[in-house]
Amino acid sequence: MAEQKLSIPKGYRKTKQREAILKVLERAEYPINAEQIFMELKNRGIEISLSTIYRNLEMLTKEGLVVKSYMMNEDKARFALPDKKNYLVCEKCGKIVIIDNCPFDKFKEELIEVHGFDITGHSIEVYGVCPDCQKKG
Amino acid sequence: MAEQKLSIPKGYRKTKQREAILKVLERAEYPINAEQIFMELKNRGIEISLSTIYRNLEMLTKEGLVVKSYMMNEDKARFALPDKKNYLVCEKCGKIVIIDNCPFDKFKEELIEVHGFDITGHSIEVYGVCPDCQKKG
DNA sequence: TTTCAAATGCAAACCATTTGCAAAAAAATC
DNA sequence: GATTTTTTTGCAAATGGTTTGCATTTGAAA
Repeated sequence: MAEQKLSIPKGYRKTKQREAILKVLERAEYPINAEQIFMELKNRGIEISLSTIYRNLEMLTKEGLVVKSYMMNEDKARFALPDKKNYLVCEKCGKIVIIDNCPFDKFKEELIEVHGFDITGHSIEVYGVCPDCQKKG
Repeated sequence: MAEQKLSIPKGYRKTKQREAILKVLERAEYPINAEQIFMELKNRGIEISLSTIYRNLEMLTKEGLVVKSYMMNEDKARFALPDKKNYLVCEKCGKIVIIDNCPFDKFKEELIEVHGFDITGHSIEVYGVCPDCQKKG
């Protein structure tokens, strides 16, 4: 998984908080929530407030740079770069693995044909048990 | 889409509220939220409280009879029978269309092979523009 | 019919997220 | 580079969907 490079969209100012949030999202290996971004930045000694994080996440989502999603049995929103929006979740340990080369396109055509929708995006979440947890039990 | 018949799981009592909730979920054509269930029952003259609805939805979800999901740009959870968990959403008018015969199985094998997960479930959300909205421009 | 655990309703509590507003920081203008 | 203008931030308070405590009601077993 190559680390995708993000930049602040046109029309928005460059602030250290904004840049720090983008960096965390770039480095994240899977969708993370606002609190996690907050803690990550705190650990790096970067001062920021939760409301700033929320406001920026909203902006980035609206601009299409970031995708918001919810996971089973979780009440908080997670955010990730678009290339990390399809993933597998282990029901036992919670491990998250991104689906690269999402095979969605293979049946996209079929969906268009059957329902007539002009498809602009999708999100796939798959649950199961990861190899490690299979061994353990 | 055949209307799937639900019954109260073993070990739980039969109450009029519980049965009413199940009936609403059976008849729903796509995932609905707690408030919608509440209004639907109120319209039918059935007395029930929101907390009872939430408690039952939690139970049904835990028992696997119902699937919880979140939609883009919405802050409320939706619930539906498992056969209605994969759907298309129109970005313009909000129309929701269930994906029958989900083509997921076609690439399930591929996912198992690549990631080694023992897959137990999945959820697919597709965004786009429905035929009606395409005509309108 | 009695008994007892489960289910309900209500109001209060929770908690992730949003919002109002004044202060701080960017970018634009002079 | 100083000044002006507009955006962004932080804080605290508000919001709103969801959860919870508790007294009461109800279902079903005895």
